[in-house]
Amino acid sequence: MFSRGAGTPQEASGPSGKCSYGSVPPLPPFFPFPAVKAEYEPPELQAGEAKAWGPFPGPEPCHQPGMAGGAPGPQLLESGQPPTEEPGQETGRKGGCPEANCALLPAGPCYAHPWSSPFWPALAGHGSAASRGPLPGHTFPGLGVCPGAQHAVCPGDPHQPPSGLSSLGSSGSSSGAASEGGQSSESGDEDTTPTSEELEQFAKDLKHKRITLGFTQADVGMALGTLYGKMFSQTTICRFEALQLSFKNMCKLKPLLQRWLNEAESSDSLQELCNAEQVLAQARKRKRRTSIENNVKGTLESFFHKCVKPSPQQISQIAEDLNLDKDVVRVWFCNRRQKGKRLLLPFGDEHEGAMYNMNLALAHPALPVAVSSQAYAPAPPAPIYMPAFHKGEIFPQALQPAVSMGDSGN
DNA sequence: ATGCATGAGCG
DNA sequence: GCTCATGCATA
Repeated sequence: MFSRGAGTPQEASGPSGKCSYGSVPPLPPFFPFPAVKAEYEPPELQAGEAKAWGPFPGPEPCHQPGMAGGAPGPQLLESGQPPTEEPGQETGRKGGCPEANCALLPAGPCYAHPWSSPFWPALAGHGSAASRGPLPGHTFPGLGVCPGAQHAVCPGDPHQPPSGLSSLGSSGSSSGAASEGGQSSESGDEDTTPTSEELEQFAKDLKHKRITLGFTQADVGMALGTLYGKMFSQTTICRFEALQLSFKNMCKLKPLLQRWLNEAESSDSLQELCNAEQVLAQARKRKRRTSIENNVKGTLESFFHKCVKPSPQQISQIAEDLNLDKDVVRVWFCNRRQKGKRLLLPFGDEHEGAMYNMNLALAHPALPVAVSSQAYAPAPPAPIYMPAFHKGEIFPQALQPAVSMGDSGN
């Protein structure tokens, strides 16, 4: 269904695009390059990282005209005022910024407001409450019967044929699920693609009701497994509620969650959810999670601001300079891109790429877009722009003659 | 709640 | 090798 597989136009740096990182001024402390860091402290929103990204802080990288040379003037706006970000997201999104102009458009309007949280006051509210088990007396839709909780037996075992999934989409159920907010045509769920408002409302409802019913996000994820054969993690449910998934993904999950919600609300029978918490004990072949230091992150961010998609060579260079594994750097960029995208383009597949690029382009560092209540306290990413360097030199190591290539590389 | 990682699908 | 969906691990 959503196999969009084909790369979306998204990536800012076009095909051509090798990005050229600017040469960086001396960076005393750490590495030779990213001077940026100096200013762009990684405070990076440490805490609320993601949140902060509502508006893509970084300047659009590569394809931005002028970038290489010198950078766009990001610095600009320290002052600027936040582009009016309206929940009216769609506005900007859809009509607003034709990709074509993206780089040129004034920053304001197009700040699509992704799925970032700012809009969801309600959500913010109950944030963490949900961490306990379901209230007694409630059936845990989907889990109630799970024996011993062990995956082995759970109907929801992921290994099972996720038969239901696709079909679920259309399961007519739904009903009150997304209705609290009122307008949400909850039912929109099934066959039709829900609107952003509907998703928004639904997510809000889901969270609220889930908490009310006493279920945790993990519970819900598991329940989906038992109910539909496809289990989801707490992470996914969390992201759903926070609208941090792609629009497509949201649409895909909504029917399932809606159904779960319906059942959760209606069932009176009580059943303790099977604490399938353990279901997760799986093979630990997973690579150990790398913890990147803040300053290093800041450096990476600065690079990212210059180029969202560095070439392998550049990645290697960065890795070397930062003393990181190449793969770590690669993955970091992938994740960073994904993150940016996630937050920046909410709707419309068709516009995805465009929006992303557009947003990136618009999102100049300085954009004061403080949208979210949750974040962006830290000063905007600093505007340091370094001249790009030649391909050959990838990074201005110690700042060689850092001839920034005029070639805007982009 | 979110950072880093994995893996499928794709070009 | 990338995007995307997803999840483990952790802050």
